[in-house]
Amino acid sequence: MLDKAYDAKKYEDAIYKRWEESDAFKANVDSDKPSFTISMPPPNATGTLHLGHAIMLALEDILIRHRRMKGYEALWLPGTDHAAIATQNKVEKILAEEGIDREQLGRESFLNRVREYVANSQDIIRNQVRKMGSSCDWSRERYTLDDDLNYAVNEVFSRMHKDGLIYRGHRIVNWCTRCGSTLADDEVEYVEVQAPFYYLKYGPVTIGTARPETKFADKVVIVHPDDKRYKKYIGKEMEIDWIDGKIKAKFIADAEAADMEMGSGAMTITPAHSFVDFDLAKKYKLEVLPIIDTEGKMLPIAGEFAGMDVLECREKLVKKLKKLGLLERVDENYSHNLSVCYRCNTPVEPLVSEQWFIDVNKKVKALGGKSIKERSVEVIKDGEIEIIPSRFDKIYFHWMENLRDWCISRQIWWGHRIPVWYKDGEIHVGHDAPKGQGWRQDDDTLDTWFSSALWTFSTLGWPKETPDFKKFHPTSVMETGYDILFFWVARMIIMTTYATGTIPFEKVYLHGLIRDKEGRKMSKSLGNGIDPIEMIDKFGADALRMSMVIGNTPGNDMRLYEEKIMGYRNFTNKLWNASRFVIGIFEEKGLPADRQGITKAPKPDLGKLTAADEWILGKLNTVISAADEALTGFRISEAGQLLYDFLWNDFCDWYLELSKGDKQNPAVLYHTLATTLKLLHPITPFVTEQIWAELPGTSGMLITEQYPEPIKGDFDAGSIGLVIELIGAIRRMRAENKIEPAQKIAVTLYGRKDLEGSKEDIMRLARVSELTWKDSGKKLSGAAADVVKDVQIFIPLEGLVDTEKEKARLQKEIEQLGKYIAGLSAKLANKNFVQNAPAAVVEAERQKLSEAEARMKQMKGQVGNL
RNA sequence: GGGCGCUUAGCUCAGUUGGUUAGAGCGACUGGUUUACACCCAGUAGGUCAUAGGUUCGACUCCUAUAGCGCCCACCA
Repeated sequence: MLDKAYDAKKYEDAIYKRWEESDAFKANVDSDKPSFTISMPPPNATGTLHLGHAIMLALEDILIRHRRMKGYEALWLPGTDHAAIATQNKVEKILAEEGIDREQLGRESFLNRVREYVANSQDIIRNQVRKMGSSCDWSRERYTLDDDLNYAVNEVFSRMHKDGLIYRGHRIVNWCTRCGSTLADDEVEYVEVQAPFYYLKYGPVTIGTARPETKFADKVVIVHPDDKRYKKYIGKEMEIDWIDGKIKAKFIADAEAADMEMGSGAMTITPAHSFVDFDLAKKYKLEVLPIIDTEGKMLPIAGEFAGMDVLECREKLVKKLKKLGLLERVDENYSHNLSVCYRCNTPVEPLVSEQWFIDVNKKVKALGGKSIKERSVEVIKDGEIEIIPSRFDKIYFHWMENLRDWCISRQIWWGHRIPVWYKDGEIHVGHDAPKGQGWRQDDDTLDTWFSSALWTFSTLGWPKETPDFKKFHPTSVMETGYDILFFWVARMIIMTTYATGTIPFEKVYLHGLIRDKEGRKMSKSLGNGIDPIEMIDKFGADALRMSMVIGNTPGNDMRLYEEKIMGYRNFTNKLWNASRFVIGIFEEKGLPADRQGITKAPKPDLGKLTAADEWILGKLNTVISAADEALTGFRISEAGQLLYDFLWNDFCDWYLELSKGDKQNPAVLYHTLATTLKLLHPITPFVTEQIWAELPGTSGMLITEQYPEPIKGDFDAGSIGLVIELIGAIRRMRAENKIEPAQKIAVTLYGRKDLEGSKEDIMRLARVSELTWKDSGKKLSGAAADVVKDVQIFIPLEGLVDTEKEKARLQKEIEQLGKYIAGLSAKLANKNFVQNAPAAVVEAERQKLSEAEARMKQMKGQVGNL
């Protein structure tokens, strides 16, 4: 006998172990089934699992389990990401607590510390991924720093270099002075800050700046060619007073760069520390003089300020400018966007440096004569890859079309070493150092997204034409958060189309972010984060999965809180108890004979069907198709909702209640329960698997069962449908007339005497002591009265029923019904409607009208009867 | 500055290509140990689907404005 309440904690770990040890998660590369592949977005090999991972695991596991049961060779490939900067920062922080920095430790010792940290973290994550019930293929687990993945990285780098897509250049880059490294454009975040804004006198013009300390070497003034104020200066060079005495400044007119409306309409440019100015300097072949170094300190060009931090210099320089009479005024609370590092929030310093870049505009043969950008846009435009929801197409196009060359070299230690060696001005690019003495490998590492961009294929053995690669690539779905659409999804498309000539995945499913009850982002500092592992401990993994998946639609954020998870814990318990009840019946009455036939045959022998049997089988057939279609169409929430409703409202509230009489049909109970378990298995794998094990007569594990298909046959849902409505009406009448639940009542029904077989059911479920059922009869006075379809209901309770109140209630309903009928009649009287609407719609409206009119007639009759 | 999303019952959210008398869970209220479940059962109340126009026979659903909230991108000399 099952326990009275389902205790997830008692079963989940053991079930997972059984699944894993049975190799149920393992994909067979030699199978001739069609493949269905998901590459798990690799969690960072730092820290622990959070809700972002949890929702990703829940959604992917549901898809994988569904397709696996549907007969696909399903591969869900797990792994972890070395997360270059994030991991290095984390370990640096730990070291800082010990009072050490990485330079003290040296590169190799530092890397060993990181490896140690990562190994520990990976263990934690692996366990937590298991806790969620993830049915991923652990035999194929990968890590971005595995040797073969590193090989793939070097291979792609070499090929791109050979194709001229990767080049080394002296260009302006985003520089984080704390990380001591470059950042990609999208790794820069912006925070709004209030800061003083300075207006400086620069010869005959006024220039505005928030960063006076970058202005030491400004020697060019840009104005608009049509600007009357400055026309006379254009093309001229003049001597002006500046920070360290007189300098020569040149005036250039540029219609695109200068805006007459903005500020004074004139600006100086700082080529070495501004992206816009760098491009201008290139355009006009101007000198690029660095002012600030890679530690955020002033260079000798700053004279007396050399060696100072940027902020210190700013403060002191402003004083000097004031003294020199060059400071016109200061806006103390100017609000502007400060660019900061997305990993450590340190202000980003744009500066010029020699780095490796990927050229996004160069057309190459490997992409059919197209550029990276063009091909990456094309695969979405042509529908080779579908993004769900599709509104992200536009966002993707905008990003891709405006993409600038991607800076891929990082000056941190943790990551893939750039596969380039130097010797006396010679350069070698490849997998290994060339033979001979004196070659030195590039000190830098690659942007972490470079290797994760290869994830769908590097994990399958590429560049070797492995059986895995051939069978499982391109992958089927990339399911991930929309917040990494650019970082990762876009870059996978870029790199995969180039390296493999194929797309990385057919669909991109973007889930939203999980927020707290107030809609705030969950964060450590707010302390509002929900720990998935704690929730699993409390409510079970199934409940957590459901709570994240139902009511959640792609691309939209959702709020999560304990009460919600508790609600789905209640659902798992409901399922458990329904099963407990059914199993109890089998224990009492014996199992149906042909259980294999019952759970597998397209047309099982279910014995003689009662009206209730027909009803539930019809509902079951409908929910099978609907849930399957919903999951196939990635409408996961809808599938969950459908099954929730079916189990609770149809199966438990009605079918099981109707089965409490003498009319139990063990075959139908067995079939319906077994089928429901299968349908729910992708969503709530643990509880269904446990019940499957407890259900007598099953063999093997539920995870390996096939997804159900509707059974053959037409089932009459109408008869019990009407009985259900009658029971509902009687219950309502009882409640409205405040009849004590314990008090049994007598009921008289007129009409549909053919349903008399359900008399016992009505009596039991509506608490009726005496039921008189006739085809017709005379009116009853002193009774409560109602009507359902063509059945009149009377509860003759002299004294207990307030006849006037009853009349008023019926009158109110008649009034509403009248309005409804009027609306329908008007609609059908409208020629345009009848002409233009589809015939089926018109017919449906006619049907509604005639039903409403029939009911109206009955209602009126009932009023008269009172 | 450009773009996107959201606005549906007190709260959290569904609502597939326009055709339901607009749904769910939680909460509220009334009442219940009816041989699986109080992590339960029965019943009730509660919404002019943000606002204003428009298209259509018909709009929660499509279009245009407006407002509030949120997000993304760009950028400010």
